[in-house]
Amino acid sequence: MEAVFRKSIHGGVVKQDIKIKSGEEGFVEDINDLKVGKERKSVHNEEDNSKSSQQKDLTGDKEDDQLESAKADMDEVMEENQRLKKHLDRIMKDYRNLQMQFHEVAQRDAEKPNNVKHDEAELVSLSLGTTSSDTKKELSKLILSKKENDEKEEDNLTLALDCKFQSSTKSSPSNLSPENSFGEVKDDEKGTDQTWPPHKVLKTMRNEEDDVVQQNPAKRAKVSVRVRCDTPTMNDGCQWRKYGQKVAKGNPRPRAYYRCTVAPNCPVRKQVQRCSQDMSILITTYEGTHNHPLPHSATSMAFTTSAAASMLLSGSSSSGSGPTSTTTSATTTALNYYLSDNSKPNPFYNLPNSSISSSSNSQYPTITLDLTSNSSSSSFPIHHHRTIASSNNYPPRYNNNNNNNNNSSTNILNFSSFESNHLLPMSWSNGNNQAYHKNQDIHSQSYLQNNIKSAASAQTLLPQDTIAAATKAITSDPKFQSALAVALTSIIGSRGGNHHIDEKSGQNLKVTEPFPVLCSFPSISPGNHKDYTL
DNA sequence: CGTGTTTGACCTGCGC
DNA sequence: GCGCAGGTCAAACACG
Repeated sequence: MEAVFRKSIHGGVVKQDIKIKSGEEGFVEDINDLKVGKERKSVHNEEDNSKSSQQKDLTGDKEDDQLESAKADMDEVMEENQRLKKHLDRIMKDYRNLQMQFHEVAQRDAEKPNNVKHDEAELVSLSLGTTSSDTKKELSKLILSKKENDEKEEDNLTLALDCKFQSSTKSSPSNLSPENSFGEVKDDEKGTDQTWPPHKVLKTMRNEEDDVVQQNPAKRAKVSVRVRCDTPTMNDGCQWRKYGQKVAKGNPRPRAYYRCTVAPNCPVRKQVQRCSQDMSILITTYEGTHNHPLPHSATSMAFTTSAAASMLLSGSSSSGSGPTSTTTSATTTALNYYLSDNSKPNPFYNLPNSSISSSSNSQYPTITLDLTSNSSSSSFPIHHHRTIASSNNYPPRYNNNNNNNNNSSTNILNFSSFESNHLLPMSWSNGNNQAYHKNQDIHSQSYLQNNIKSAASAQTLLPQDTIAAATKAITSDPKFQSALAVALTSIIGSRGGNHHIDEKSGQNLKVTEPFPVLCSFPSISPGNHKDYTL
């Protein structure tokens, strides 16, 4: 914002496009803008006064009135601005608190890297809302403090795909987290001093998950990521073991099944499949919640998917889908990160959530992160509209659930932030460029820094009402705040091993600026993937 | 030898 | 009950 203002001043062009509408929530870019407006107005008045003293007498009262009304308007706007600033300040505080707490927990866990398996209390899970350890208590406190500020149920900052579900279905606090579930298995193992065959453990896990699903099947989210990728898989930072491959109907390319192997009992699985319509598109579907500390390179993906899933879950839980058909109703949400092309990142959130479909196949709500779309339009308006139509505004090119959206209700939130020409420093691919992989964090860091820096200047591309709409969306929707906070976590969390909030970036992220919505991508590390044939 | 992949068999849920 | 499709298992195999 400030950058825009200064640029305007020094460039000799003072453009005052601020439209003040009563009752409209929006940012006044800078109070100085208003001052400039005042000055300009007074200069204008002087010119007028020099022309005619009679007119001066006649119009003097009018101008005084106008000035008075303008002042009143400006006061109102300034008050509103201050209020919004405070609101954003609070959001940023909450976010930073969470970030600090998370890093404390991560550091604590890093000090005891070999004890992960011994005590669940030492586990650092991405699941919030767990209470069986000090760590979890801290996180719960954070959640509670956040709840005090916002709506209690909807603001539960979810870092796990099914965190809400867990907290809502498990009655005992000690059973809130997946690690607790697996802790029961461990206890059994301890009690009987018996080593279970892997398949028995897996079956136990599956049974528990099945129980969970049976209790609340609609609350288990899948996050599907579509990305253009020439290589067989994309590296998301986690370690995966392939446990199966199947040719799905309607797609000649086989679907591969992977299980997370970072922790022995991690329930997270993913499916990888080529899009049948476009073989260059790789579709990765994640399911479950990691019950172990994630490698730094994997946190971005985890946070991103968690954000998407939490958005999905909050949307599906709060918005009544209304009467559905007799078949199983499912919620499919698409979250697009539009990239104009590979070299020019143009990240956008496109959130048509709550797209209700009547697919009987889709047992779980699915959110799709579409990273493949070439944004055809150069300027994406920020708008929040709701369409209830027979056709989707966002027709997924591929749908895991084979949805036939006959009756769909779609909420679309396009949240465009900026356009920049920085090279896209990320790749989902798992290619053989080891050097590139090693430098991935550095690239990501510079990319994010550049994007944050360029966010201010990019504001010139956005109409004021667009900014106002985005601001309104941020400040008025606690769910969006929550999801945004998680997304921001993924952004900053991916910044090249810097586990603390960068003061510099903190300055760049002034509360007077709209949030630069960045697309966060996992750092590519030399993972354990091999090339698979899909 | 340990780890990960391959692949046919098996299990399960769902629709008819 | 049957067939189909998706998902998983586990023995065999490959690789470093």
